Amino acid sequence: MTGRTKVDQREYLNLGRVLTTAVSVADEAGIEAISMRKLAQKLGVVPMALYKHVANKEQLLDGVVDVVVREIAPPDPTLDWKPAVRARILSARAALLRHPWARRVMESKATPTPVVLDYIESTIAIFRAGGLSVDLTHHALHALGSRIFGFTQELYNDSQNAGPIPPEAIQMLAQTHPHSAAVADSRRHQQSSVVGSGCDDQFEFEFALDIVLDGLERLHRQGWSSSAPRTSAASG
Amino acid sequence: MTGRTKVDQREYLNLGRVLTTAVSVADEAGIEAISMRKLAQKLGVVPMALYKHVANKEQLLDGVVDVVVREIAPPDPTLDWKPAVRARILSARAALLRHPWARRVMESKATPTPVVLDYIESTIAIFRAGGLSVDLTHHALHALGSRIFGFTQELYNDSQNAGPIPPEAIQMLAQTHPHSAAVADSRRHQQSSVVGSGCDDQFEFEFALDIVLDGLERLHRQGWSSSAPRTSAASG
DNA sequence: ACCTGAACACCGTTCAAGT
DNA sequence: ACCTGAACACCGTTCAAGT
Repeated sequence: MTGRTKVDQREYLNLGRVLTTAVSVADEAGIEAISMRKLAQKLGVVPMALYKHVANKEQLLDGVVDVVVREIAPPDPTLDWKPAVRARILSARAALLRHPWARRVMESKATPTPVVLDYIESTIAIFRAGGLSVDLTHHALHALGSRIFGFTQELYNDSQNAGPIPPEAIQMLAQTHPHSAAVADSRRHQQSSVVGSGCDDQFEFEFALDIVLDGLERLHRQGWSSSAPRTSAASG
Repeated sequence: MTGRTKVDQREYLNLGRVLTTAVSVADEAGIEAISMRKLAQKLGVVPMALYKHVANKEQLLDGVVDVVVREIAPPDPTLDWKPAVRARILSARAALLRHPWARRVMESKATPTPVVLDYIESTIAIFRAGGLSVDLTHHALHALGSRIFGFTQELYNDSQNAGPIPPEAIQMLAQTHPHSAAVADSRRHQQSSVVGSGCDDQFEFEFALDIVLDGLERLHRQGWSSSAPRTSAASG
C-alpha cells in the first residue's frame, strides 16, 4: 500500500523514457557518458531498475539507435530513384549530425534491429521501383555500404571539435609530409561554405555520394549484370 | 647484483616484443583480449611493467596499428596512378583481412601516427605523380576515405563468422522484408568464387572501388575543378 | 512475489611502500 | 633510484538477502 505514494512522487519508469533520456545524455556528454550506472543515476533510479526495461546494455543501445534511425525522413515517392536515394541518404546524414555518437554505436552492432531493417527495406524499395534489377540493387547496396546510413567514410571522423588546421601545423607537416600538407592546405582556399571546419564536409559527402550514384546510374543504363563478362565496373 | 640472474631467466622486455605479442594475441583471440592486464600476463610480467614501454593503452594500440600498416606493400612505381592506387588499396585490404580487429582500433583513433601519415603521404604521391591536381587529389581522398586503408564499408562488417544466410532465414525475412530477402537471396546465385561467405566480398570490394576510381579518372580527364560551376560530380 | 544492495569479476591507471 | 603490489575509481551483471 505504501508503494502507491511512488506514483505521486515520480512517474513510473518506462522504456521510452529510458531511451530518450539515454539519447539526450549522449547528445550532451558523448557516448561514454552512457553507462548503466550513470544513466540510472540520471533517471533517479537504482542501476538494477533499468534491467526491468532492457535485458542488458546491448539491448539498450539497440533501442537508442532505433530512436535515431526513426528520425530519418521517409522516401519521397514523387522522385526518381536517384534523387530519392540521394535525399534519403542526406536525411540520414542530417540525423547523424544531430547525434554524432550514433555512428559508433551502430558500427558496434552485428545484426540490424527490426527498425533498421525497415529502413534498409524501404531504401531497397526505392531502387527496385526505379527499375534497377535485383542483381544491380544488390551490388549498389554493397557499393554504397554504410553510406546508406549517412555515415561519412573519412580517414578521421573525430576531428569534429577541431576547426581548420592552423597554418603553423601545416608548415610543420610540410617538412616531413609535403604532399599531405599541400592537400590539407588546399582546404583553406575553398571559402565556399566553411563554417567551423576547414573543409566543406557537406560538399565532400555529396561529391563522394554522387560519384557512386552516377556510377550506378551508368551501369543501370548499360543493363550491366554481374554475370556478364567482367570489364572495369563503371567504365564505358 | 641479484638482478643479473633475470637476464639469464628471461629476455628483457622491449617495445617490439610487446607489440608483436599484442598483435598475435588479437589475431588469435580478438581485440577484446588485449587488455593491459591480460597482455602482461601473456608476457609473464606484472601489468605495470608495460608502462615502461608505453605511456598508456592508447599508445599501445597506436603501436599495434603501426605493425599492421607496415605490412601494406609499398606503391609500384611502374604502374599508372589508377592501377597503382588500386593495387595499394587491395594490399591494405589484404593486411586487414589478416588482422580483422585492426579496423576497429584504427577507427577509434582521432589522429594518425607518423607511420600512418607515411602511408597517406605515399598514397597521395601516387595521385600527384599521375598528374592529378592538388584540388582533385584532395577530393579523391575524401571520396575514397577510409577505403584508402582497405576498410570495407559494408552495412554490417562483423558477419565474418557466419557463412551464407540459411534459406529458412531468408524465407522468414521475406515475410516482413521482401525486398531485403530478394537482395540477400541474389547472393546465392553467384557461385563465382564463394568460399565461406554467401557473398563474394572481394568482388564487391573491387566493384565499389572501381566505381570510385573510374569516377575520379573521368573527372581528371575532364579537367574537373571544385571551383568550376557545379554540375553533377561525376556525370558527363 | 517483488525489489535492490552488496558482491563479483573485470578494467586502466595512480601512488606509495618496499627493496 | 628503481620496481611493484595494493588501491582507486570505474564498469556490466549476478545473486541472495530483505521486505
